[in-house]
Amino acid sequence: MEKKTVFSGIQPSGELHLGNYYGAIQNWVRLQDRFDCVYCIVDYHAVTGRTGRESDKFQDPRHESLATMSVQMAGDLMACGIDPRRSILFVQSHVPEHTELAWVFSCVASHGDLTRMIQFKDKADRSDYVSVGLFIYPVLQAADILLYRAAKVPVGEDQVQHLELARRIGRRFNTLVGEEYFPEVEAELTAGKRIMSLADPAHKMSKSLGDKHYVGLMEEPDAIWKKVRSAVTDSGEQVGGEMSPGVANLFEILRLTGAVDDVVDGFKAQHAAGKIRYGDLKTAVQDHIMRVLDPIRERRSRMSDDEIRDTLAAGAARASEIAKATMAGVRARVGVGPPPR
RNA sequence: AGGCCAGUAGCUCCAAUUGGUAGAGCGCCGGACUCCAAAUCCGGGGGUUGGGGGUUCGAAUCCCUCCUGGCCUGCCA
Repeated sequence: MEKKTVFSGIQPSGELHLGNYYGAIQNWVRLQDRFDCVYCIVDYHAVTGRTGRESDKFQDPRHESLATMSVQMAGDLMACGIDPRRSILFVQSHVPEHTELAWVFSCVASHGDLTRMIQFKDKADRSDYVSVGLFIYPVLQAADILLYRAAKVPVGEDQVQHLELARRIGRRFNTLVGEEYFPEVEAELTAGKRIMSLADPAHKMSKSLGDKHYVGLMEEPDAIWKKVRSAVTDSGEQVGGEMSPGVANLFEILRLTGAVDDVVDGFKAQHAAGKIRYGDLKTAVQDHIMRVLDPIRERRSRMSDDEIRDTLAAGAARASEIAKATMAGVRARVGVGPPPR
């Protein structure tokens, strides 16, 4: 029996961090065993964050180009265990059918639905310039997914609304053409606790919060140690009380990075007894983070940009095959394209 | 399409005595204190005043123009 297709995308937004790794990427790696996976570096999505301000000009030298960042991202993903021989790894803009299908979908999607997207409302409120692209973002996302007739899309909580829209768009397209052209997409909610910011454990780890809030996968050990050492804890005075969010986060990182039960239990017992030394806990956390990151950094350092570019070209070729077929079917059903003889 | 108002540090600003050295709070960076942090204290960096042009010895301030946002009116007759 044929394996189902999984699609997922990530913006080439620079360096991956621990939150990305345990929130998404590690899951991507595992899914490769059970599904045909299509992993896409969505550079056109990243363009929505690059308009408006003077500092966001496309050619501004203060920004790396998205092309450069896409290559970096691909390298990082492979270092994390995305295997381009098993999965299709490519860059969105290398397969133009994404934007082509997005146009068709923008004629299928409901304006009202789009105005209800909380992520749009959120970002629009915080921007001084709101492009149509930002508004249409979920439509392009729907195109990304359905272009490969994906059955499953691993998403975080914040993306379920967009995925629901993709389902609606697919269904409506099917209704319009009178056949089940696009399969029903299923969200695969990525479970598990999220890693929180080190400096502000009330928020999920994110680069946008600031430098000291996240641990980059490719960062130097001493840079990481500086961040781990300065992570928020508590005054440690309530014996046996609730664990503070910052401390709980450190325990979570310890667990995720594969600390053996003895180590975790030992610290837990000390914490319960009110005798824990957070300095020691942090040393252990650092130690385990580096155990995970060292081999990743090592693999990454052995890759050349040329090698990555070749891999992405091959990935784009494989993706194109599927995308072209889907798009040909769409054109035929919409009634555009070269006339049939 | 026209009219009116607005844009000052990463963020928030009725700071800038009305043409004379660009400020505050928060955040950020460094230090002290902490087992590590937080809080607190001490210190520090940071802005082509939305962009461009002009007037002037001198412009955040006056003029022109463009950009972005908001409000009002019109257009489609």
